[in-house]
Parts: sequence; C-alpha cells; structure tokens
Amino acid sequence: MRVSTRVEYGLMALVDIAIHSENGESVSTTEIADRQKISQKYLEQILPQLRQAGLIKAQKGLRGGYRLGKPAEEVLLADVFNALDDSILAEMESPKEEADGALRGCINECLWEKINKNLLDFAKGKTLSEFLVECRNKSIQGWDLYVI
Amino acid sequence: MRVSTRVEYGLMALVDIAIHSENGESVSTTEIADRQKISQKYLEQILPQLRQAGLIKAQKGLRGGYRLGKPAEEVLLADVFNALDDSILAEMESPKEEADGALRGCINECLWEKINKNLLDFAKGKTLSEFLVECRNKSIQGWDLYVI
DNA sequence: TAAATACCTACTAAAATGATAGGTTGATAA
DNA sequence: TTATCAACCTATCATTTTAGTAGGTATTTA
Repeated sequence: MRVSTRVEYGLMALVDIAIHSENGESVSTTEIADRQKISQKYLEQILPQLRQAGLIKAQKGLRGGYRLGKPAEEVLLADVFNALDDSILAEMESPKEEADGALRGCINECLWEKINKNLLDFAKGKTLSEFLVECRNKSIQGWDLYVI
Repeated sequence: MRVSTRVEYGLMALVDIAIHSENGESVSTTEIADRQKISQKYLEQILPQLRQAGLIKAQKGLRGGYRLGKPAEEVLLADVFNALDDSILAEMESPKEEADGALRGCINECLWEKINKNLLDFAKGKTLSEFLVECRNKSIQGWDLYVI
C-alpha cells in the first residue's frame, strides 16, 4: 500500500517535534526541514494541518515554532491520517458511497469495509509515544535518527 | 483506503465470469461490460492482465470469451491485487526501498511494514469462492447482482 | 525596530488515473 | 471460404492527484 509524502513527512515532523521539544523549547520548520531533509516550504503546508487537528501547537514570531498539542500517548496514527490524507481512512465516518451497480456494492461491503476496518483498528491503536519508543530503540541499535 | 477502478472492475469481472461460466460457456467482455455497466474498452485492458496472471483463461474467436483459469477456491484476492495494481501489495516481495533518512526508514519499518503485512494476510486469506458465497447471499437478500 | 517565525495563497511540473479509439489476429459457424 | 465475433494490442488523451516552488503577510521576541 502506497502512502503519500504528506503523511510520511507529517509523521517525521511529529516525531522530531516530540523529541526536540522535550526541553520546553519550540521546534521550528527550519530545524525540522534541515534535520529530516524535507523541503521547508512543503513542510510549511503540512504542519498547519496538524495544528488544526490539535496534534501540535504553534508559536509565532522570533524563537517560535511547534510543540505537541497533547501528550504523545494521546496522538493516534489515525488522527495523523485524518489530518493529512482524505482517502486513507475515507470510509471511516463517511456514509457509504453510492456504488453504481449491486455487484460493485457487494464488493465494497464484503472487501473494502473489512480492509478499512482493519486499517482503522491498527491506526487507532498506534500512539505517537509507542512510536517514539520504537524509534529510540532503533537509534540505540546504531541508526542515526538525528533524534538523540 | 482508496482502491483503483482497475482492481474493482477486475474483481467484478472475476465474479461475473465465475458465475456465468458455470454452465461451461465462455463469458465475453461484451457480456460483462453490459451486465456490470463497465466500459468494454477499458475492460479489454484489464482482463488480459488477469489472464497473464493465470486467473482466467481466454478463448479467441466467435463464441469465445473467458473462463476461470483455476478453481475459485484457489483464486486469492492477493493474486488479483498483484495482477492489477503494483502499489497495493508493493512491499510484499520487493526488497525494502531505500529511505532517504533514518527516521524515514524507521517509520517504514515500524508502520508501513506492519500495515502491509496486515493487508497481505487478509488478501492471501480471501478466496474468490468465499467471495462468491457472500455475493450470492446478498443476492438472496434482495440485491440484484445480475448474477443469478 | 530588525530578525525570525508561522501562515496563506497561487502556481506548476510530473505522474497516475480512467478511460477512448482504432486496428490486428484468431476461431468459429454458416 | 467467408463473414462475424471475439480477444488482443497500441496509441492517445483529459482529468485529477501529487509533490513540490514561490512570494508575500502577520506576529512575536530580543
């Protein structure tokens, strides 16, 4: 399954922010873009979406930047998906889309709904804090995540 | 999660072929396109891919058409995915793609690999025959699937 | 007041998607 | 033998999505 760079970059930014704001400082897009090798201008479009979803908080002006909007234990992968990509969990809340024919509708009910349910369950059960632990473990194992 | 029309139409065609070739006759693209309200010319691009994957067999010429290439119990959803869409199960066999940075790589390992594994398990466990049963049940419940 | 920062809007190049169109080959039935 | 129907092949195309680039505005702090 393919995932957009928006989601990928958004997740990377979240991890970066979580780790580098632990001292109480805000983390700027410039820092994130430099560390994670992401286009700053592209990030500037992504992070406001995470802010609107309440996942991060912004501080404007000199020495401003981002912090987490809530504890990392409460930031769910599903929230990130919903904030950055309409399609991933599309079937989640939307009333079932009209299928042209009945066989098509049957396929939707029998397959896609189950697949989406599986994905949703996974995404709702995965927190940023869990994810941070896994990343730190990787880092200890010799990865250079630019996070420690 | 979004799915391409190629996969959707391919599945519809497989169900249609399975049901309408039970009497031993081949099923033509014209029939499928008419019954399922799919562009015939578009179907003509999709079905050869299913044939190359061995899921259906083609018979050229007058009174020709398609039949299943193997028993419906052996046709897996995963096979259909692989035949019609490069990206759905992309991570399945391919050697893990190079991630730019280590954090990106970590996200790939910790998240996408698990998500793809879940999807793959589901797709490998779902057979066309199971699917046919579900479709017939729907049909009995009042759906008009043009399949009975 | 200068610098750094988030934020906003518009634009764009490239790729993917969802077809449409026309022609070729092969099998069958009359 | 020939007309017809069928799979098959290749090219083209319009639209949408993706992945950015670019430039400017508003806000905060030192």
